[in-house]
Amino acid sequence: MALKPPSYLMLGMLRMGARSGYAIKKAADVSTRFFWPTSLAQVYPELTRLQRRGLVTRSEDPHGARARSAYTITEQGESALLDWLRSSAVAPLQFRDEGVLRLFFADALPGEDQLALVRRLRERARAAEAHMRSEIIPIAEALDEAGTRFPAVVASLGVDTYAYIEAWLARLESELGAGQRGAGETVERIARAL
Amino acid sequence: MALKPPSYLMLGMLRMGARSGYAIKKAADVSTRFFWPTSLAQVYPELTRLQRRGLVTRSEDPHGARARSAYTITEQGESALLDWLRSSAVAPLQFRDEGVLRLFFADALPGEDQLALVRRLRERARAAEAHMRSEIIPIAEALDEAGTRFPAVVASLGVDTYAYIEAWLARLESELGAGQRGAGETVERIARAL
DNA sequence: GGAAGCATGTAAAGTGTTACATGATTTT
DNA sequence: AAAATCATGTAACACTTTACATGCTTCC
Repeated sequence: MALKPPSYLMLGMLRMGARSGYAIKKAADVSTRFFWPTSLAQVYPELTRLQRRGLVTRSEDPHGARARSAYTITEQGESALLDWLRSSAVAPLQFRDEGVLRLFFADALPGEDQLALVRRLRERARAAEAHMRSEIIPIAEALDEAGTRFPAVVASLGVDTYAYIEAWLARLESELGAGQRGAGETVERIARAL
Repeated sequence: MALKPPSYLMLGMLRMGARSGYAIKKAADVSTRFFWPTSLAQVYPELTRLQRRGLVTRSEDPHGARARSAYTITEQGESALLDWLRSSAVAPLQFRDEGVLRLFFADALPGEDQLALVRRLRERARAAEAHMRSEIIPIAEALDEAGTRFPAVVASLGVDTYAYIEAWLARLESELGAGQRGAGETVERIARAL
């Protein structure tokens, strides 16, 4: 069976210097979390599978009386990772977001509740941007200075995109707040203004 | 047990005029697909669950010899939908995308392959934008003229966001293509230019 | 000494996708 | 007459999350 994105996440993190399952999870929480969240309950069984396939090796690495497994990516693992990075098939761009789904059905609400919903979504985008800026960007920049540049590229893309969405929603909010105009007009006005 | 987003998708689509499970799936494919994809194998059992809870009613609506079930949203269903739309808890903004995950690990690749990857991601953003513009926007605009405005709002947000991402990647591409500069410099240059 | 964090895992439940299966109607 | 599309569903599998369970080490 083919490897899936979570498998490559493990391989990539090991390649970047993570050694334990726990460390992989920690690293994911401050880096890939916004575009590929992971839970510990996924990490451990996946590492075992990768070991069985010979893509990683495992060794005992106890810390005092506390047991710990250290994992290393093998040559096979590294070439699997590279093949994936180079492969031409990219899954189509799509995401799943409850907030946008609500916005889609917002016609069912009276005007004031529509406005409240847009405000909430905007606040959420702002919070996501702020979190990335303070928690993720500094770590990515430190990596960048050490010669690993793409985590910073991805973090910047994320922050900039969230900022863009927040600005878009801010404009929608002021259009909605300004009173009841034709909706087509609203959308065109936002598009022109950006 | 609480209703989940897919349940509200069904309720919302019924409220907007869809009558059969098949029609809900069709409608989702040309509207919510980019931020909440659905499969038929989800639709039918979910409609049955909603019926058991009294949020929708089902009636036989055969077309010739072909069996067909017609569903209608009940008052209870409608108020469940409105409660959800009005509730203050919004799931945190996050998505899951294999393409961005690859970009994150792109340091493992030689320069030319990095460039090829960025090109692929950019092409994918362009394709998603073009698809939305030609297939989804016209339908949303027709709805808009009939007085249902938010599908058009969401479609515009999607198209504009994809366009923004494509422009961002185009700039990254030209920075990478221009030769090997410091990565921090690259990211800052893009941020300034946008 | 207690709290916080390190570290590893299992079990259960829920969610979602793909493939399978069937057959009618409409369009070319 | 064939192909496309309408229409409904089931079964198997894959994937994820949440909760449970355990116990060590480090810091205050």
